[in-house]
Amino acid sequence: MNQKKRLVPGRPNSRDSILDAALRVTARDGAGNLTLDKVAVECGLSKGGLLYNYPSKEALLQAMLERLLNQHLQLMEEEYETLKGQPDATLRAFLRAWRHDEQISMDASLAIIAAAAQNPGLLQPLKEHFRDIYSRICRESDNREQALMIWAAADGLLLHRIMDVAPYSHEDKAAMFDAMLRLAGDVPEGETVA
Amino acid sequence: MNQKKRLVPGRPNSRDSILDAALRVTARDGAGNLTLDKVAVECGLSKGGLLYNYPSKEALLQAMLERLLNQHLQLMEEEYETLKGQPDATLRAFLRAWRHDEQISMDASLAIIAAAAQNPGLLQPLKEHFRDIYSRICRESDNREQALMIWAAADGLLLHRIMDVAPYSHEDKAAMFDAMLRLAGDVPEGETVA
DNA sequence: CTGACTGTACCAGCCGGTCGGTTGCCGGCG
DNA sequence: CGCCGGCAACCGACCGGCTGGTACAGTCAG
Repeated sequence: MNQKKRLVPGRPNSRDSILDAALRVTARDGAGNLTLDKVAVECGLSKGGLLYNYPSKEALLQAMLERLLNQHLQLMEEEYETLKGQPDATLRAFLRAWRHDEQISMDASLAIIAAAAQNPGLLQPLKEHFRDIYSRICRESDNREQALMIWAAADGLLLHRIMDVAPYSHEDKAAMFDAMLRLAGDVPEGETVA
Repeated sequence: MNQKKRLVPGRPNSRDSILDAALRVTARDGAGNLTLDKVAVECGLSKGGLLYNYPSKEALLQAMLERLLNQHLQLMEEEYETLKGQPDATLRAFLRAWRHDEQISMDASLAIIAAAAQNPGLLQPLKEHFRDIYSRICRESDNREQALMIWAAADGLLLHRIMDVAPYSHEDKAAMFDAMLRLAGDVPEGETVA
């Protein structure tokens, strides 16, 4: 009846598009209204098909979280490579990663909220991720409180965005990121501090 | 059969205890698992009694949000009175208010998450609150980006706490708040900057 | 033929909300 | 004083729709 995907021999392709669909539903209807039926419809799949790929809602949420965490982690590590050895390398990598992939950061937050709403226990991996970043930031900085504050500020901007309560413009937000990077000792190429 | 309240002539008392119960359920089970039945049990009321006080789940969520918003606003304005006219008065009042009522900040975040999960539209009043604070902070500061960053950092700490992913100790958190206050030009009585 | 995958009918439990009581307090009235 | 009617607060059985999950009969590439 409706068009199908059938692009692949193996199984690798549906799973990602399911996660994308889940993200879209979450963004549209709110984390508390994420249902398997909606996800199935959203990605043009039957519910059975969905549950074949992810045997339960919890598995789906876990996969959402895991994928986004990995994406962000990879982005961050790429930045980190160029900064290794410099002061506040992790913090600066973290900021840069978020600054230039707004989409991932948005998706990640949605996934996090959806997971937390369903079952707070799902946030365990996230917790470990945070602990890891935290200890790296502390270790690399000789101004611990300030570094941690900058880190928190990035998450605050994220919170505003998830809740859709941010009262500032994109330019303001970019300016804040710049201020944060500068405070962290980062001069984002070709810029001079006045 | 079971004990009753019957403390009051009018009607004013149940409503608050219902909101408290709703907050406890949210904290225990996650925002997505907040149900009217659970709230009713939690506050020792029947479902009918609950719905007598708040005619729908949405009304309840709205009331949660409203009460917490008002509490925080009042705390903030009290601090603001002592700072009026000084630079960054709003920002500093905001930080002080949150720093010394952790309970309200925690409850507020839970209420916000619960409301957002159910129906993102409920966040409208919150949005206006944010817009208000934002414009005040901008107006009062001669270092706009920094002031906004500090503000965002406070919300970031809050996010960590809601999600229960904060990897730092209470002392670290207090130290961060102090660093933020200091950056905002606030010297919290009897302290000297080194 | 096979096995990875899909579509659909169905189910049991839960959830928000309704509704017809019941309880206990109060003021009035003879 | 005792009885009555009214009323706010509350109770809990019930309902219909939705949700997560299952069963199973296909479908199609290799």
